[in-house]
Amino acid sequence: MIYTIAQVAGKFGITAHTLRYYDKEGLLPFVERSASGRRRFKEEDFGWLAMIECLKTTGMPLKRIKQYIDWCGKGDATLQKRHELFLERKTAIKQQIKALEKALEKVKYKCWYYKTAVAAGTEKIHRQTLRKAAAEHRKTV
Amino acid sequence: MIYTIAQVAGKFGITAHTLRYYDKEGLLPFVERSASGRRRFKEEDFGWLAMIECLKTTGMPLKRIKQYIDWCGKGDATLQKRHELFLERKTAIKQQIKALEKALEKVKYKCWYYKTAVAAGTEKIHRQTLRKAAAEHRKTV
DNA sequence: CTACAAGTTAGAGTGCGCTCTAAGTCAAGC
DNA sequence: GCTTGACTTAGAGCGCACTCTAACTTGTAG
Repeated sequence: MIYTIAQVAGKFGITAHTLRYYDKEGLLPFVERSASGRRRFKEEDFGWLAMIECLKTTGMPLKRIKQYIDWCGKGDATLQKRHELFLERKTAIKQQIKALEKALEKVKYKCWYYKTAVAAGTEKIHRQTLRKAAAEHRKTV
Repeated sequence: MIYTIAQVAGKFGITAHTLRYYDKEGLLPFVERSASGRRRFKEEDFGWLAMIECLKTTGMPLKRIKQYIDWCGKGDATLQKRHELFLERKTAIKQQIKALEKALEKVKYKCWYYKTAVAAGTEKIHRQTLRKAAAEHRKTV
């Protein structure tokens, strides 16, 4: 089965423009072309696209993703580098998750803070009255 | 205690340039000035800066962070909006964590994949030989 | 055969978040 | 009093990841 650029774009929730941009940047060397020059995406290409999507999620710049794809094309000589890349990414993702969890706690506190304020009709409720409750809440949340 | 822009920048791991940029964008209306126009950061400002840092971590654009800070300056009339903002952010963060956890699983698999390949000296090890082991591994990881 | 929808390219434009420069002012130590 | 280094501003520049345009070609339905 062969897919057009628009179909693939739809499948991955991006635009055809973006896919062409990725191709121009060297991220899609695996995509073949028809005689007239149109891109012919195959199912086996979806694995690559999913990997690009995955690495983008982790905040990796396109240049480094391209580098990884280039390494893949160079065979066993680059195995060590590719291994190191994923080890580094693993650490980075764990850090990102930790940072987000920390942010989530702060945001949860603010949710409670504003919920109570909205109920009271004023932010003043958090001046003296509920100092103890706030401290209490901070412990549990 | 009063802090210079350089001290605050150091404390938050950013540059003084960036702090001035945030000020120019309206993110630091709470920072007072000396008679000669120098910024005089106080300890109470650090809470605001920590909140900006927190929201930035969650990928919120500076314009929306500014909007929140503006709302804070408008008193109780904006309590509902601020509450909604943090509820929305809570959902967004949870989604981001989920996406990162999914990416982490893929990356972990690749770590294993390349570790084995490096040990074997070739990626071919993943062609036929270890198909079963790979399937097995995918279940546990 | 024609019309048109969808593909192609090169290259310009956009928005974001800095990042830096130039020219000038100010505060503290010698 | 003078030097030095840190501060101030306006504004230019940068890198990233798109995003769009113009001009053109191609494939398909009527």
